Amino acid sequence: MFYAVAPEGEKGGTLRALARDGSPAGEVEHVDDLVAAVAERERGSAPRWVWASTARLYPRLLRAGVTVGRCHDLELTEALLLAFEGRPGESRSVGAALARLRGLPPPEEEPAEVEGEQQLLFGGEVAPPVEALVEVHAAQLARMEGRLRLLAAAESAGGLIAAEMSHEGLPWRADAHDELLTGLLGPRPAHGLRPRLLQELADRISAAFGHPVNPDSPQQLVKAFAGAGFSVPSTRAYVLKGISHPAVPAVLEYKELSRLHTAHGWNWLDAWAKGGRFRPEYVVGGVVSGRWATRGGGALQIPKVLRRAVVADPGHVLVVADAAQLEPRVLAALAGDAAFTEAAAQGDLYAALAEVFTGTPGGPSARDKAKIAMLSAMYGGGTGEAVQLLSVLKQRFPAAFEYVESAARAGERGELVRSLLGRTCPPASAEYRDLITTEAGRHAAASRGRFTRNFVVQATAAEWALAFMALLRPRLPAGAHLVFFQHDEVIVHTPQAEAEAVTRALHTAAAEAARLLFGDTPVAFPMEAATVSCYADAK
DNA sequence: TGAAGCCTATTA
DNA sequence: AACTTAATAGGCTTCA
Repeated sequence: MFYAVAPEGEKGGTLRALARDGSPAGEVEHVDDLVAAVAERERGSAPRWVWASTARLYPRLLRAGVTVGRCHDLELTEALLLAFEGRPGESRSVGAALARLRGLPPPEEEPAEVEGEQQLLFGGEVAPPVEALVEVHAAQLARMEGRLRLLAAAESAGGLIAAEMSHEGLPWRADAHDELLTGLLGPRPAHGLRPRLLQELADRISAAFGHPVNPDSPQQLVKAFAGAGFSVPSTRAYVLKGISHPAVPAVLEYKELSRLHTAHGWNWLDAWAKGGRFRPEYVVGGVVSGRWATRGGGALQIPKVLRRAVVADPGHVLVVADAAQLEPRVLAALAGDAAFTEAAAQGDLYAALAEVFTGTPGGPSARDKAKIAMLSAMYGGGTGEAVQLLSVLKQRFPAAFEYVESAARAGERGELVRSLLGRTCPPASAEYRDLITTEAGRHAAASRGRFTRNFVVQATAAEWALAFMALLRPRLPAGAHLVFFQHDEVIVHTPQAEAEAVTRALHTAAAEAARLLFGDTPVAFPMEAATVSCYADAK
């Protein structure tokens, strides 16, 4: 059922079979080649592997060509449990968890990753022994009831998927990227210089002001506009669009191109798109809501214009799929609001909601208003027109409205809120309760209310996405791989002949994820899937 | 000179 | 009309 596995030394390690309740079901086995031992048992009984950290152990297995089906990631699970218990600041490491079990003081800070991955992976001193894994694992099982167990399983599956996606990489054509940059910015400049077209824009900006202005400095820009009689509170694009000074068009264009150059220019290309693949490092559960973060490469902020560089290998295609209007659908399923659930059973949720709103001629349509109202309800907005739209929402969909309202009020009172499966928001700070009696405190309370209001929806949506990917993974045909994930969107790189099978798997997994989380809810979770050679050609 | 924080842009 | 949720990241500015 379970196999605990701890690396030891350069290549070796220890294993121990565990029963369903986590108790030892065999002796400790020492092996000289841990990767080979894992591969052999995976081919045999395909156990659920219990290890300290997928992120540290699994890449080594993947490099050796070994994949596993299921695991229990002790660190990811410990983080979930600590958050659930209202103490997210404590260390998630196996050593710290063991110390807490035994009532001992926390161990010394773990050594930094000085020797790189290798040291952390199989360095016997760093990795906790298998006995520690077994003890912490059994205790974690005892701390979790049904929903948390499902969450831990989903999070652990996420860890496997994240490592596999980094290993596989997103197909990235450096030549297409370079061509795009050269077309927009001019040829690649020498180190430290502006590309030609950026420099020309900078010169035009200085000329328009009649004196040198560095467009990279908001301070200088604000001063320059003030000197020309335009007092602006900031240099944000939407602010500048509202004033009529001859420098504005060049400033806006400069901002756009400069962003591309500094964030995703040639330096990025050199650093991140080696060997025709972009390999971001995904951080599972890196966001408190359970969304993933990435380290380096800004993988979740890739500008849409660069999708042109994401091209399938010869004989392959990309199946690009996103869950349409995921968050409002999640709210519908969570709240069980009868009228709202009925709308969420439709393919276009906002269009279905539009029936209760009235469009403004020349202004937002009824569908636009439905969307604004929904987003305001989930984000805690409510300025201007949204106030009226929210009251319509409250009147027609009282249960859905009450669901997010009560999460907001709980947050304002300083309480914890949880997702469907039990992912838990961080507690309010120690000073929070005293603070909320003051004027600044009311601001803090409103802010925390907006956070918890959004948390319950965003965190449950992240759970749906995690379940979706975990269910999709074993259904993918041979040769097809998940290569990108961005909150509610996935890309599968697959041999062309398997594209239809991949698309079927996507739809099946979406339906299964909905059933796993919400039972037989009538809410639909449609996937919009496109089969393309280039990411830019999807929708 | 380096750290910390501000400003701004990008994504869902 | 204007900025409400969650993030990452680079350049600039301020400060020790």
